[in-house]
Amino acid sequence: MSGNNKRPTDSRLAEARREQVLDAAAHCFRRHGYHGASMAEIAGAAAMSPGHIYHYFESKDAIIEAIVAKDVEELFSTMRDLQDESGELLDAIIDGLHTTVDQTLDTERGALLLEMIAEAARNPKVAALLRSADALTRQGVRELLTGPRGMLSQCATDELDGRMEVINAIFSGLLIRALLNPALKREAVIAALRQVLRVALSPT
Amino acid sequence: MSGNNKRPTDSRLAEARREQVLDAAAHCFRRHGYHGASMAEIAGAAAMSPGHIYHYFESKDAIIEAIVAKDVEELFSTMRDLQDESGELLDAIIDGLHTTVDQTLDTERGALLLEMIAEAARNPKVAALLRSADALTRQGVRELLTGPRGMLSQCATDELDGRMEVINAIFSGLLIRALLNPALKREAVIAALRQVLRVALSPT
Amino acid sequence: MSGNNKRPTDSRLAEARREQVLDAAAHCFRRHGYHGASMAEIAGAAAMSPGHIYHYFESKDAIIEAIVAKDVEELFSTMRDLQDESGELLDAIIDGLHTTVDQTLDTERGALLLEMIAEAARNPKVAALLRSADALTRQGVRELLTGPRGMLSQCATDELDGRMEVINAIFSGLLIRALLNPALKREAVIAALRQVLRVALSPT
Amino acid sequence: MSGNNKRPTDSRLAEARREQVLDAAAHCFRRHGYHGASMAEIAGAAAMSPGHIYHYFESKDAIIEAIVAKDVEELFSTMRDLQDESGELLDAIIDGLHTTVDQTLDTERGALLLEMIAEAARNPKVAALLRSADALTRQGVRELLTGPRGMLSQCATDELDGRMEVINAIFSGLLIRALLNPALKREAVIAALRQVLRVALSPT
DNA sequence: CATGAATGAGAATTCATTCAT
DNA sequence: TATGAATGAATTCTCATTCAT
Repeated sequence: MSGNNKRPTDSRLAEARREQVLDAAAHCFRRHGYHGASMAEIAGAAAMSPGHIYHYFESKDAIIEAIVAKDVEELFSTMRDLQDESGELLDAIIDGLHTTVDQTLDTERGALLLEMIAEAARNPKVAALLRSADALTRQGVRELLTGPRGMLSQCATDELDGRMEVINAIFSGLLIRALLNPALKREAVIAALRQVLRVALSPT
Repeated sequence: MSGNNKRPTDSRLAEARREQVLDAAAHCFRRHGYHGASMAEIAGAAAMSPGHIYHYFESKDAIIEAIVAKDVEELFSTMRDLQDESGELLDAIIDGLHTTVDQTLDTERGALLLEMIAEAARNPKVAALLRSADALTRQGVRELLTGPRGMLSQCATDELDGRMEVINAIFSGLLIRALLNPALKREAVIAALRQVLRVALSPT
Repeated sequence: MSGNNKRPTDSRLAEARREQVLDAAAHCFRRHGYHGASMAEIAGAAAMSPGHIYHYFESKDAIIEAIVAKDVEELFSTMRDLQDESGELLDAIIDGLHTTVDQTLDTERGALLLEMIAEAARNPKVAALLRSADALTRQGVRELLTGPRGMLSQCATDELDGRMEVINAIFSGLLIRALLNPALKREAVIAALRQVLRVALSPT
Repeated sequence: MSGNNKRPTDSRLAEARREQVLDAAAHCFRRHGYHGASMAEIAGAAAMSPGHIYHYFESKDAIIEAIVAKDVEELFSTMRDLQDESGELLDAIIDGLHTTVDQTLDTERGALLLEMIAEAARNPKVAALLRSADALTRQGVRELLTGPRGMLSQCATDELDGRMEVINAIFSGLLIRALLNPALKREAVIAALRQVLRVALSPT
């Protein structure tokens, strides 16, 4: 029995070690940025020798790419959840606002996302990953909003796109707000958001 | 005579040289990021030797701090302009939307701002500068909105803060949108913004 | 029974595995040089794990030493063949010239030999092996040339040594020629060699 | 005056520093081989910090390329000298044999040449440099041998090429001989060479 | 004020070697 | 016998910073 699952265990172990590196790296990137975090530091945080990280990742770049890919994966899963729900979309969004805002304002995650966006300015692979993820997400959201559960099926394409961009900008911008205003009041923001989203997601 | 105006001339020249360095550095930071841009590259762009930059700035960090400070200064000046205008605030904002959005979506400027925000994650001085600038701006905007030209004098503090954060988030977020969606349609965004801002800046 | 032939079988297997490593290493050294070839690469070529190579060889250095020793062994065997033949030596050499030149110009083998010579510059053990092999070979050749089948029994020691060095230099040098002039014409070289060797191996 | 030659002096200094690095590197490469010599060691030998070497050379590879190029240059200059002389070529060669052999057997220089040849097996740039230099040299020698001072103007192309390759091989091979037989007798080699070259450079 | 040669610490990465399994 | 995960020292190379001129 122990002989049988030796290989599976090993690859499961390998997968776990890989995750260990990704977690450690994400932690370090958040605190000191991609360039500020050294492989030695990441290795330390992952309780692993610097050399051994290269068994799991080809380069430092490959690490941030994996982090981005993982994050994108999570985003897709979140979107699928939204698609699988039933009922009017606007209500679902408004009802979930607390959770959404909490996730967005979680500084840990936000800092990492901003780091990835800043890195996208320099690393074309990261930029491509983020952009294609963004395009896919936009497509998914568009389908939801113009589908039976959305209220914008009559909306002109450009108008729809403009609204989507503004809504998207709000949530992206909250990442920056959380960073620049540590005293930001969640409840107040949620209240204002409710008002604004209701307008942005309803027919003119 | 030449002795008399030597100092003023010199210090004016010195100021110009300083600006030269800041412009060059901003240019380099935009293109390759703070860590990607080397002092040698900045020196080249400023038509100056690497060593001489240290006559004007104590360190590379001091350069980004100066850039941030300058940017903050510009922000204040923009805000003062808004304060000096007359007429209803909402109209002024809506009328200026084209310009504001164009400035925001100008990727050059946006990339630098995101770079500064990312740098804030590892440079506490930059973080402090950005945060205090943000606090001052918020105070200025609050005064405008609750003043005679604003429509929110009746608005509760928390509600006002929430709205301000959301509006702020929109414009900050547009920086990220421009980066992630190169095909973003300005006009459509402006139309959506008009709608949303009208709600966010009017009494309930 | 299985217990009885276990050792012999095992040691024969072990010997085969050792050879496997040597062949793989020789192949890798030829293609990427001693320093360019990693133990991982050699292990891959030998269809063996990197760690297991250390059951057969103490270190990477020990591998090239074994290759050198093996090559030296082959050289001795070739010389013994020459000694065992009958008839006039000069004729035997001239007749075998085609084969000898083909072997010498075989770039694969030559590259490895040059690699070993270059390695001799930094590995004293390799240098010692090559030098003592060289000394033994010279002694063997001297005996042949001054023996009944050779034509140089009347030749003074120094003259003999000089001629031997020049002949030796020609064949060693052909390794380099093959590398530097890929368009080298074998037949033309053999013709010139025939002429030159006839002089160098005949009494004045 | 001192102001005038400031730049020239500087660039002369730079040139001197460059040479310093080349000399130091050649020294280290000879002793420990290209891969055995570290940049730190070379820097130490050049009395310079490791980082500063990169002001003069783009990479370690660029250093050996420069050494090869310099060596090739010297070879050309030697050949031009031979072309500029007058009198019968065979006599000139035989007369200069002492110097030529001394230069060839100088282990320092030879070890470096072998190192470059071994490196050519891996580094295409080095291989190309050496090969094109070799081709040019062969062309120059061919012209000499078939010109008025040479005795091989009647010789068929292939025969001429074969002889040239064998002569070339002798001198290249002597590099290896010097390495493998430290007790090699120069005078005896020269005597044998005289005999062999006379045959190889005369009409059949 | 101005240069750019020079430094040296520190970065990412590689790889021979070890060792628990 | 065999594996390959793990180590960590060493390597090449970069770059902010200093300083003699």
